[in-house]
Parts: sequence; C-alpha cells; structure tokens
Amino acid sequence: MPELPEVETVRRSLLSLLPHKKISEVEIFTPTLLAAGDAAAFAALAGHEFTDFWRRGKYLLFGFDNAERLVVHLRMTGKLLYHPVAEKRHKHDHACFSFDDGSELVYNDTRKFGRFWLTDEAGLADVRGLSTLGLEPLDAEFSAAYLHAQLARHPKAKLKAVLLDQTVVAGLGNIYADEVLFRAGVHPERSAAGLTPAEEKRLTAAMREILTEAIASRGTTFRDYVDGNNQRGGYQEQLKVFQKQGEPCPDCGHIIERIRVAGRSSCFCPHCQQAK
DNA sequence: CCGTTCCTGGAT
DNA sequence: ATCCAGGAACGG
Repeated sequence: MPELPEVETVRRSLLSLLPHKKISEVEIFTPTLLAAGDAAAFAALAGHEFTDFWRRGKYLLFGFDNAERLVVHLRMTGKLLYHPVAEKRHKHDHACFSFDDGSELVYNDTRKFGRFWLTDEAGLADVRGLSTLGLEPLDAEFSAAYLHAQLARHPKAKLKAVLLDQTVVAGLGNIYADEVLFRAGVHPERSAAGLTPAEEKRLTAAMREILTEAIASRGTTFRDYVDGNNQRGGYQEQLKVFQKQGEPCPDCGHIIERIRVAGRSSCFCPHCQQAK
C-alpha cells in the first residue's frame, strides 16, 4: 500500500508529533516484526526521544538522542499510528512506543509483512534493500540520463517491471508506476531498453510531477493507508488509470484496460499508451 | 526473469 | 470456496 508519497506523508505527520516526547516504554507484541534488534534493545529506548525523521524510498528512518537508528518498512498494510491518549490494544497491533505524557505510537499491520530494524549507523548497511536503492526520483540528480542507464541494465524486462525495481528508482509502487506510464504515454509492456530519448524524458518528468502532486495531496488511500494521524490521503481523487479498468480514458475516451505484467495488475489506456 | 511465498481480509 | 491485494525476497 504505501509508496513514496504515502511514506513521505507518514514521515511528515510523525515529524510534527513526536519530537520532545520522552519514551517511557517500548513493547514488542510480535517478535517476527523485528529484522534487527530484539525486544530488550527496543525496551532500552526508554528514557530517550525521537529526534530525526528521514525517508529513503519506501523506508522510514528514525534517529534518537543516542546513536541508534530505527528503520521501518510498512510493506503492504503497515501503519504507524499516533494516539494522543493511550488506547486499548487493537487487532494487529505489533509494537507500541509509550511516551511519558500518556500518548503512544503504535505499529499496526494486518498482513504482518512490515519490518523493523533497530541498529547503529554502521548497521544500516545490513538493512535488506536499503543500501541498494536507486536514486530518489525527486532528487536533483535524478535525470533522463540516469533513467536511461538504469533501463539499459534490463534489456529483456518489461518497462513496468523495471519501474517497480527499487534498485532502479526508489519508491515507485504499483499505483504510481501505472499513473506515471499513463502520463508519459508509454505502454507498460514496452521493452525497458527500447524507449526513445523523448519517452525517457517524459517518464522522468512524469515521475517528478505525479509524486510531487501525490505528496501535496497527502498520498493515495485506495484501501487501508492512513498517516500517523489516522488521516486518509486525497490523491485517489486524481488517479487517471489505476483500478479504472472498464472506464473511459480521461484524455481520449477509449476504455481503460487491465492486464498482468510481471505478476502485477497494470491499468493503461490502449490508445494513449501504444504497445508498438 | 517469472512465479511463489509471506499474511489477512474483503470481494465475488 | 476461491481469488485478489498498493511489497519484495526467494527459488527455479
């Protein structure tokens, strides 16, 4: 569920809530959540505060007023929820940070795919997937030339599959990959290495535009997603093709189709996005 | 490179 | 009962 705009929105929501709150207790209810660090190490965060809030791709990274780092990946259904007043434990709550003002930060994850890593700075290298991420699509270095070089690494793959590869671009998921392909006017099954320079330029621009717009709308709530304040996103109102199969294309009126590409559902307009 | 798998719940 | 889901590691 959460892709770059949703993870960024969670980051911003927690940045406005957690600083200067002293942790009084950390409970881990589901040990399989922990990919690095054990329950005792989490419990030892008592007395400390969250001080830093970063995002890299779909990973959230937190710093404390000690040398430790907490990395969180929400995967499909993970949520970090701040409660101003402690609540009774809900179904699928797997961890809870309690603060000395009576508030709490709860990790809830229906499907239990999400993971926590508690480590020092050096240990970040062992967070699976983190060090191999591609460039951030909203960073200045991200360019059509970079995208071209990345696509060239996968001459036999379909474009949609490569856009979902986190070592190529950090943070795109199924929703925004479909929306980006539509805005750029490129078919998801095109060969990744067969794009024209103009198409690569359009894809690069579409990523920047759509991700920026989606962050401004506080992400997409298609099903479960909410930020740290339990607030839904708004970008679902602006989706053009994702899950719009059977509806007319907003640009040309042709019917949006849905196919499977590399195992993922993919929605596109057969007129605006030619297969070639 | 693609299908499967990890999970649970909602839709059909 | 069966299929599907916004992610990503894994095995063949």
